[in-house]
Amino acid sequence: MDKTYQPGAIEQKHYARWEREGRFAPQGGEASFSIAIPPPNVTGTLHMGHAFQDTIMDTLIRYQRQRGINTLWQHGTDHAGIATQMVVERQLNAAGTSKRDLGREKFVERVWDWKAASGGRINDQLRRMGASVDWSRERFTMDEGLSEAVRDVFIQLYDEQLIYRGKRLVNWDPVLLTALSDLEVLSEDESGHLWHFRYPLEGTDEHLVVATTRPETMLGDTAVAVHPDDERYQHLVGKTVRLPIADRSIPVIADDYVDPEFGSGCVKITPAHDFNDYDIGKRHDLPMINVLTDDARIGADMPADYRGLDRFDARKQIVAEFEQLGLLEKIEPHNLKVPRGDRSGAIVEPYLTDQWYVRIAPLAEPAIKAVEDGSIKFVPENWSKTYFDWMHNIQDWCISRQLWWGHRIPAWYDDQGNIYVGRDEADIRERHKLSDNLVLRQDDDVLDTWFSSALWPFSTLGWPKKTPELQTFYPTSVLVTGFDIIFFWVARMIMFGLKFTGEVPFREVYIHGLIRDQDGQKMSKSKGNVLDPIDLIDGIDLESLVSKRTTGLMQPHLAPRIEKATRKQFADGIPEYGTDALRFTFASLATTGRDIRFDLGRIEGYRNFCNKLWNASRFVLASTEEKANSAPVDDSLPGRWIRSRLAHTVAEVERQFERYRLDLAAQAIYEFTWHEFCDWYLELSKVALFDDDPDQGAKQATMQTLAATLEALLRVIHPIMPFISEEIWQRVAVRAGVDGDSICDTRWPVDLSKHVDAQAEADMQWLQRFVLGIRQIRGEMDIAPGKPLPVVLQGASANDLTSLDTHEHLIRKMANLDTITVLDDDQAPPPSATALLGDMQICVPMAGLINVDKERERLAKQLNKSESDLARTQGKLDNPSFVDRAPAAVVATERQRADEHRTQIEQLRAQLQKLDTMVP
RNA sequence: UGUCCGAUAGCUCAGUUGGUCAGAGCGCCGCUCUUACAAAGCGGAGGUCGACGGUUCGAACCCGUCUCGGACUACCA
Repeated sequence: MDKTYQPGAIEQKHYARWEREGRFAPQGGEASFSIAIPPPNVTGTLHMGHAFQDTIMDTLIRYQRQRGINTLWQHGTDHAGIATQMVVERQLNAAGTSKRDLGREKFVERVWDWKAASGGRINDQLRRMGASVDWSRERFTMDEGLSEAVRDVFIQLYDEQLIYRGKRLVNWDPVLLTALSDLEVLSEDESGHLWHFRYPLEGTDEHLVVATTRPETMLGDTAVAVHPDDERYQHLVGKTVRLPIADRSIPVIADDYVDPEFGSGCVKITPAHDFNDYDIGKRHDLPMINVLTDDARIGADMPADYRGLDRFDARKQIVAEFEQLGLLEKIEPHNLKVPRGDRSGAIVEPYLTDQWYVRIAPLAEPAIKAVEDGSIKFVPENWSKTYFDWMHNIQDWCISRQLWWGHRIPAWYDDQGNIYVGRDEADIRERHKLSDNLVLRQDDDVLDTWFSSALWPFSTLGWPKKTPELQTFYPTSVLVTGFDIIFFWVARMIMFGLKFTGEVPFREVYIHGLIRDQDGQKMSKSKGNVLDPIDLIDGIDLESLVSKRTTGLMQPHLAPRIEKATRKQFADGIPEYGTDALRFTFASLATTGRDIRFDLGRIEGYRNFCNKLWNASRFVLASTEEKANSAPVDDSLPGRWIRSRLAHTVAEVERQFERYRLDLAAQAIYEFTWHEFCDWYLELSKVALFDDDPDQGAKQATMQTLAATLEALLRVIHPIMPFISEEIWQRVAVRAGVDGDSICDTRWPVDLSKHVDAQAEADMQWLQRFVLGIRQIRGEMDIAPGKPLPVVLQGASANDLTSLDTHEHLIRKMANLDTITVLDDDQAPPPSATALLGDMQICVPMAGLINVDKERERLAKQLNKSESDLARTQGKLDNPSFVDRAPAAVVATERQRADEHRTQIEQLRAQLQKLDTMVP
């Protein structure tokens, strides 16, 4: 083995072999465990969020697989309608052509080509992460099988009148020229203006003042509304105003939607361009006048001066015209929420169109109940509130998109506009007994990507066919995802899962936090703070990192600032940390439901942890024999102790995995590996291994314990760090007498409880305290670790003496001692620095080693601590109501604690006194 | 607008039936190249657990109020 850990040298070969050998396919017992991957965009690349999420899922999957559970991690990718279409469109535009030039069929072909060309990238990156997905079952949302599931679902919902087509106001993206669902619209605070317009009252010289943030929509006003109780305007209700420019008469109506306090208390009503106005229009049976074209220009039936103008140019011109007409009252600055398409960034326009909708309330009801009754549990639980909030106020879901890439809506129209829904044209003709010469035209629209995503947990398993996979792995065990798609995806899977399978799609929803940068900022290309997981694995030089972060920016002017920040933070680029270190970092940071600041210090620390494990393994390999020896059971204290600690650790890791506390599992592993196995056991083992006059039996037994402990530890580490554990396991397994081809399916260590050994732990604690006492003196007196120290013991009990007798060789080695002298009670120790172990004093004679003042200071500090500890404890005991009302066990513990402190104080005082008698 | 989350060591964070719970890692300060590991070893310093009340024998933990962050959601034209 190399002297230092080199992740690049070991990782990929193991993955290739695992995949070749089909180790990720389901296998194992009756019980099953399954996770459906949140399908990444087929043409996307792996970002930190994916890497984090994949680490969590892979850890859970590998753990269950090792436990002998029949395990499936269902992989696949999403066609990601808008996102993918946009990428290909951009390519076409760059090549001087366009989607319209190509036509629908050719364009869709181009997208498939792009998918074929780039769709493998995310998969390769998943492999780099060590993700043990079952590649043989990979699916794509536009596969034939999944598409069939989509059609079936659409048809059934339509037949049950849970899908309908209707003309309503939708969120319209005038750049992408498609409808969007509410969820795809992001509203941001932006500063704008409030324009106050005068609308002349017909038949008088008076006018009403209306305030608007969108002057251009006034062309579509069909009423002015006031509050019914607003005394200022009551007399005007029922009158009409003359709408300037448009030159139409519109009524003044009363509606209690109007807030009399805001603006002038009069609201212009534009039902075709505002959601609230739309509702008011419905209530008052107002006409709906569409002002805009689909690309947000003023429409053909608008006043001639405005036709074809962009909406913002029209706005300027309308304001100018009002001013000219003397009808502009005033302009105020005003902050408002501006709705933008989440993909295009364009300001979304409420727009009247024909779209397809899912009638959602009947589906939501059972989905709410499933979470209420615990059929589905959120982890952490409080996310269920977010879920309920949305579900209780859920709106019908607009599912049609005016795109070409996606599942085409399985609806056809005849010349009369009748709608026929079915699998295909033939199916429809048959179902509706249509004559062959009736011309049918399929709906041009495709379905919202999330429609197919909603079926993911069962469509990937073969639904609507009743496949064995569906039988075995549905419902899936847990969904691992981010809070950002609870509405987009989680809720819809629950609704559709219940509707079409009669069962929940998953039993638990583990919601993880967002990966942010070291300052808590969201990672984004435009901020230039994105970290690529692959760069953390392989490392990257500064120049490449800078160029990666500054090319392809939407706002190129940000490049210099990004470059500067990057050069400052990564002066030496990013070193190679390896997948295992990255995964361990993610696991360590995976506290539930909290965003994560990704700190490079952490990954470096865990890379060092890998190195520690690596070197410990080198030691074990160098110290043991190539084949497991048939040693007697290792009944030495270190052997019994490390087995006991391992048993505790395994139990703890299991417990934490079960409750998704990967951070605590990782911590338990780290603590055991570094601070128990390496710091103590390996050092203790050297006594038996390197003794000049070795007890061969003990030596063999120690070798066996070394190999066996490391081997078991590797199995516990494997779910989080699959590569390094496999690499070492391949070498160490045979020394531990364990068979198998790969650690992947070597069983999790089960039931080590028989190794729990309280006596060994107590004895070991005595030994550790002894050694720590010496080390503390050595450390604080700045005595070189290499210098052996003489030690004198006083006040040793019979137990102490027995322990000393048994473990002297261990203590001598761990504390680097020279002589150990036991004094009788009547013998006085020489002037010394002292450590206390129960009633025993461990004295290091001063003779040239110890500085009296320093020792006095050191003891005084300890005394101080003990005194304040005693004061606190005694304070409790002096409180009658504590003694009365606290449980007896608690009181007893406090009493004992007080006694211990008193003894300690007594001894420290005596020790200090002795120092005082000395000449400094 | 409503909901939710967070505030613990210089930094990033654990602390889930309230009874050594005041912790870990990194960073920092000493001493060491001791035969697996300087990506290391050994020792050390460092916090009135955001503020104020309350419940309790006992509160980082439970309740209330407040301050400061953050997220989601709705919205006044």
